[in-house]
Amino acid sequence: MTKARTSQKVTIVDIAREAQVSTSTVSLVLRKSGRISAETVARVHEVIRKLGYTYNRNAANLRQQKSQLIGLVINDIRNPFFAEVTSGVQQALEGTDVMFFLVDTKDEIDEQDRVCRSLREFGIGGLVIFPVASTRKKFFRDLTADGAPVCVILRNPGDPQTNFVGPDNREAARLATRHLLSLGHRKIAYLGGEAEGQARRERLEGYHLALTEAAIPLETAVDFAGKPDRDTTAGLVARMMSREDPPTAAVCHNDNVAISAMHSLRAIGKEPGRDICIVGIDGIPQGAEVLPGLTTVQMHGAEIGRRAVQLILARMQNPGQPIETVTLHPELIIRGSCGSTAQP
Amino acid sequence: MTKARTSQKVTIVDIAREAQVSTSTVSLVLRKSGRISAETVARVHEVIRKLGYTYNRNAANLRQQKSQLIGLVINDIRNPFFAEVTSGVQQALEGTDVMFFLVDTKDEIDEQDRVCRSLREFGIGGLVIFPVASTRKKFFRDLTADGAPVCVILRNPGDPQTNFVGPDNREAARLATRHLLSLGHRKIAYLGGEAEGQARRERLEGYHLALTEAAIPLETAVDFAGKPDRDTTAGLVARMMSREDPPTAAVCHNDNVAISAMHSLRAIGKEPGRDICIVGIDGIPQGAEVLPGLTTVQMHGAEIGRRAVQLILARMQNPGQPIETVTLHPELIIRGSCGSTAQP
DNA sequence: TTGTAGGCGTTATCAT
DNA sequence: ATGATAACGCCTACAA
Repeated sequence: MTKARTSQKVTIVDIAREAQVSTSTVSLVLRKSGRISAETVARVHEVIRKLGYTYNRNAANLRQQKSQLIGLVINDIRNPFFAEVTSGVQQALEGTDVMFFLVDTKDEIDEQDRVCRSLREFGIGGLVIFPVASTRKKFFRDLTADGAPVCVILRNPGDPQTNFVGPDNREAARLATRHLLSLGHRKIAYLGGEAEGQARRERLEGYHLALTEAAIPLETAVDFAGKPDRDTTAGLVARMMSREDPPTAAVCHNDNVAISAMHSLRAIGKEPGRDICIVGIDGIPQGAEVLPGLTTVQMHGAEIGRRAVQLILARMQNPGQPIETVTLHPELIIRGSCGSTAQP
Repeated sequence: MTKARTSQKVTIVDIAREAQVSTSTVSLVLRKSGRISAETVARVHEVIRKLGYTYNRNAANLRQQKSQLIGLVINDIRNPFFAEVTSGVQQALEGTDVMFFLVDTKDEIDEQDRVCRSLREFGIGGLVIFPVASTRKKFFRDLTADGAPVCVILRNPGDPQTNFVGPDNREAARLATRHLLSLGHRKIAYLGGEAEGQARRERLEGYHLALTEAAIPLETAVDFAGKPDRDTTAGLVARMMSREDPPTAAVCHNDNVAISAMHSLRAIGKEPGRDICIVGIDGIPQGAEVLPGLTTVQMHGAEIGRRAVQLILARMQNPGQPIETVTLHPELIIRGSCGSTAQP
């Protein structure tokens, strides 16, 4: 041993020396090129094991000008719906050696700028993003600019240049409303959602559509907007129930709102599923845990994450793919909050 | 412009040329060394903006032999308690330029091996890990081997060589049990938790301790083990309530079990908070959303994530720090599931 | 205060 | 089927 190696990390150079081959050979073996003789491959692997070598992706990424990394930009991981999406991302990445960064925008546009810049510095090879509401189209173009595939989820920028995966919001609310109509309800409210939100606009549309289809005049429709937190929702519920002719059922903007609403209703002596019927939208697991179980529309959060990643991975291998818009169709899940016979 | 630059990425070399300085100057500016004249700094920044430069952390990491990356290894992000932990990690990382990888072990030791190896290839500078139950001590030593600080959370390996942040499980169950005792209960069960789990052992200990302190013979104590899913819990509840002298209250292994238990109790005609009292452990937000509200013991999930990261960051700057064990003290949160006057 | 030059570990190109 | 060698973009002595 002529060189005094001071307990450094072992690199392919070390492997090459010990295995009596060149670094290129080692590299070829590592990347399973297939054009190295079986016995050399075996010997190299032997040495790798003996020396405890760890592949250095930083070096590889630098050299190859690309990386096995993607970014997942969301709002808040504590929101169970995003936990579902994140879980779907995980699943789609399983078996690949691609890892992902999870970053949180807190729905602030400056944060979104910051984290996206940060992700670019790390040289991500792909990005899945739930954009802040006020995001401008230019932003998506800039993201796409450096070549890495981008997939927007849930909030459709409506830009033919960007990939998108999301649920059909209109259809979801329509399904929910129809379900209530089929149960005989005629005074149905729409509860919750940020006043200016795109999702709310789309869902409201579906709600109106269902009413119209049932020949119910839109004059009788009524909706209440508000942040999806518990206190705000309690206020909306109070307003809703103190109308002179209160609704007998409500489509809630999402499951969290629905759960809070059920809570608030009980607090004022109305039993959800009996005195008033509630339908949520999202399909988070917690909907199955409350009592009565929440009838809701499954938006397939995990599937959205999976599809987005599949789309990204496909483009990482073949950048030539055409732009896609994937719309996932929602599904009604009947539990007890509409007083149906379904249990619980 | 003598060199034809073929729409390549812009590097510090480009910046240096354009700003009429050397690359080291640019580097110094980027790293805010402070020893570059204000006007040079301004000029460099100007050019950076003009050329649209993006810092390449891969290159920097490779050169510096370290990275601004940490790994967060957990079980399942859909578990709201881990969502809390993850959120705490996010928060602690805010303002630094450190990013994190989120990986999922599914509580399988092979997966844990795989993901940790993968993280090493990416050259993470720190690791926060919720280890799979069957993890051996050697595993932690190996993790620490390549120099990056490691912080184990929630499951204490009891190894003086590894940093640990976690709650006091024994104290948590003791608090829960004491609360029920103070309400006059004498027949209290312990419900749920994987039979061989460490957390269960510790919590059971606290439960027993509280009973003993109240001079209640341990012969009357009774516990039911089982996976924390809804069906299993329903079975446990059924067994519990069909005893000849059923308990009047139960300490649940965690909040999910508690929520499922409340569900199951109602299904057999027992009203939680009236016919039987329930206390959970964890303090996930969902406990506040059920009805009656879940009395529980707050384990400070987010704080655990924050502390773990703080510990990691401190060591990334100063590797010499001594090993720490941080124990977070649990806190009783009284809601309605024990029928107390607290609302709801 | 700023410049020069070598190297971090890997891969790609071109030989052999 | 292998080997030699020059990058990839940045940082850090060391020099000036």
